Order: sequence, then structure tokens, then C-alpha cells
Amino acid sequence: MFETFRKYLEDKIALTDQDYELIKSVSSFKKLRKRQYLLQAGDVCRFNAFVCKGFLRYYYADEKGQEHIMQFVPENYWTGDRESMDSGLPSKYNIDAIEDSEILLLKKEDFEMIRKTIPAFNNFVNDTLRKNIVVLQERIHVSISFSAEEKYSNFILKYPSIGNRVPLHMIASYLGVSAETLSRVRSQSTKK
Amino acid sequence: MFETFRKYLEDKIALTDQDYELIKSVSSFKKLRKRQYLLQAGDVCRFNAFVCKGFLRYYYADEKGQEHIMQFVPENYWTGDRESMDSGLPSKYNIDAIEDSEILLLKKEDFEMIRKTIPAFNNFVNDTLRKNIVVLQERIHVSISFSAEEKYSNFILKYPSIGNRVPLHMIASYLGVSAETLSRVRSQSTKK
DNA sequence: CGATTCTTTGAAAACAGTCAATCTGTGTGG
DNA sequence: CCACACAGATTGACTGTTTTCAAAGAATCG
Repeated sequence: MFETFRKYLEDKIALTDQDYELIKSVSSFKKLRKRQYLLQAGDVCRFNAFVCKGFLRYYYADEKGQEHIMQFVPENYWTGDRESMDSGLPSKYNIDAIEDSEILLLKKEDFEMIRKTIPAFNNFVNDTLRKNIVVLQERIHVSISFSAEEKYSNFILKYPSIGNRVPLHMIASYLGVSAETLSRVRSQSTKK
Repeated sequence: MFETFRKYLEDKIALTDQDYELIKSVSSFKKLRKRQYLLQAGDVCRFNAFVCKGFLRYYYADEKGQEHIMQFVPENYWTGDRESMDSGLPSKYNIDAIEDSEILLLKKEDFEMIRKTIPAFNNFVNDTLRKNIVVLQERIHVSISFSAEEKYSNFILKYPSIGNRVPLHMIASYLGVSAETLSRVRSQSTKK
């Protein structure tokens, strides 16, 4: 499982074997079955999670039981509730597995330790944060400007692989549209 | 103008006079009149901008001429188009002044230089990025889950001072709601 | 298979957007 | 100091989009 993570890192930065040993020494691993929680609302988030294999979702469940997906997390992506991690307060979000998954976990403190010890890793994390901001901003743009139909076609264009991998009602939830509307929107657009 | 920035930094991190000298030596300043652009779509963004005084907006103008506000930027906040800055490509966004403003500008390269030279500054920037992500994420949550009315009351609750400072139609644009709808929503909610 | 999850469809209702007109307040130039 | 222009807010009538609820079909999985 660590090998996947190592390959991911090798692609981005140049680290020594010693660096990898350090990282490995503080990594822990977790297998999740489909539907299993990685983080449940009410828990404090203490980990940065890296998906080696599988597929997670990061979502909010409101009072009416409706779920609003904040993030899809396929292999080679990070997740975790930064807010809860920084504050030490319980999370309002849930993270669970959409597919059987293999997760690498780095405790907050270990993660910070790695950043301090390995400058290249620190730079890489900063870069990743910056890119993440661009992505979130783009999503806000879509969210405040686009109709349901535009949101859907934009999503399919941008994340074709996710489109094939998750049920339609989850894409609806991610886009902030009802499942019925998205079903109609999609049948419209395939007619063209 | 630099004094405002210095006070802002002193509040967050401990720097030496020498550090401040360094920062000051690469800072440039700009006064903007109301309605004046700091960045116009099509330009490449080369600066990180810090608002010392006044109020900016960061927005997208679509083909129909409609404006979608991505960010309000009051004093003591940063702005700039990260995407354009990282890629070197023209920006799709505009930044202009809602009030007469005073801006401190740090060229991309100088900003990076400061980060490399002053570790505390680097840490501070990273922290700011992290917090920014939390804020953006929260906005996405609101955007995909809330009705127009909930969006408005949430906004007023969270940013009461901005509510008094910008015209209603700009709040509407920020929330992704038409100005007319927001006007109705508001008159409803004041009746209660 | 039987159960569950997912998708589709229909009809009604709620919600939000558009267009146009009016009203308000503000500030600028004569 | 007034008149006028202008930006902003409000209102009404209408249209269009999206949600909701309910039911029925697919598809998938143990």
C-alpha cells in the first residue's frame, strides 16, 4: 500500500530512501469496505488521509437526512477535515467509502513533523494547497453562475472518469441539484 | 501605507525590523479610485495584492455581461488570481475597487523570495492558505445546500459588516441569486 | 431469485429569474 | 442651490426552472 504512495510522491518530488523510510515509519494503513466510514460527523479528525486505492466521498448530512457531497476522492487524492483538524473540534462532515478502498493515514503531528524535516515535502504540500484553492474557486464559480444543465455538462467534461464511477444521484448531490432534475437534464442532453 | 501591512503582520507573526525592511524594499503601492481596475480579464496576474484600505471585489463577467462575484476583499485581506499567477496565462477574472482603496503589491517572485528568506512568513502564508481552503469549502457547502433565503441570512450573520458596505445587488451576485429575488427575500425576512 | 439501490417519469407546487416600470437617494455640474 | 442624471432598490406580472412526492422500471448484488 505504501508503494502506491511512494510512486505518487516520486512523480512530484525527489526524495531519498531515507526520507521514504521516515514517512513510512509514521504511516498507518486502513482498508475500508464499501459504505464504511473513515470519519463520522461528531468525530474529531486527526488524520490526513491519502487514497491509495478505491474511492471516497466527503459529505455533509443535513437535518432532513439529505447528503451534500463536498468532494469526491479517488486514488491519489488527499482528504480529511482541515477545519476539525486545526480546531480540534468535532467534524460536521462524513467521509465514507463508495468502493472498497485502501487508505494511508498520517496523524496531524506526524504530518507536520515530515513537513518540518523534509523541505521538499513542505514545498510540495504548499503547492498542493494552492492548487486546491484554484479548484475550489472554480467550483464556486460554476456553482453561482451555471444552470443545472451547464453544471452537469461541465462536470462530465471535467471529470469523465468520475461520471462513470459513481451513481448519478451522487453527482446530483455534488452539484447541488436534485437527482430527478439531473436525470431529466441528462436525458435532454443525450438527445442532442 | 506600509504601516497598515506591518501592523497586520505584527499581529500574526514575530519579525525583526530587518525582515520588515526586506519586505518593504520589494513592496509597491497603488491607490485605486472607486470603479478602477486592479486586474482586468485578459491581463496576466503578476502580483499578490494586500488591501490596506478600502474595498475590492474579485469577479467573473460572463458573455451576457453578468458579473459573478467570487470574493469581497476588505482591508487586511489578500487577493489576486492564483491560477493566472501560477500558469502565466491571462486571467478570466476582474478585480476592481468598490471604494477608494490603497493596495500593497508584491510581485510573485518577490513574494516567493520573502517566503524563502523568512521562515516565519512562509509558515504564516501556509496557515493562511489552509484557512482559506476552509472558508471556500464552507461557501461551497452553502452554495449546494441552501435556498436563496438561507444563503442571505447566513451571509448577513457571517459578514454583517460587509452587508452594510456593499449594494444589495452585489451580495446577490456573490450568492448566485438575482438582485430581485434577494430584494424580496430580504423584505420577507425583515417582516418576521 | 428477492432485496436493495438506482434511475426514470409524471404531475403539481414551490422557487427563482426576467422584464419593465417605478421609486429612492446621492452626487455632480450648471 | 437646484435640476438632472445615475445607481440602486423595489414591485408586479409573467415565465421558466427546479423541487417534491409518488410510483414504476432497471440494474445490481448477495
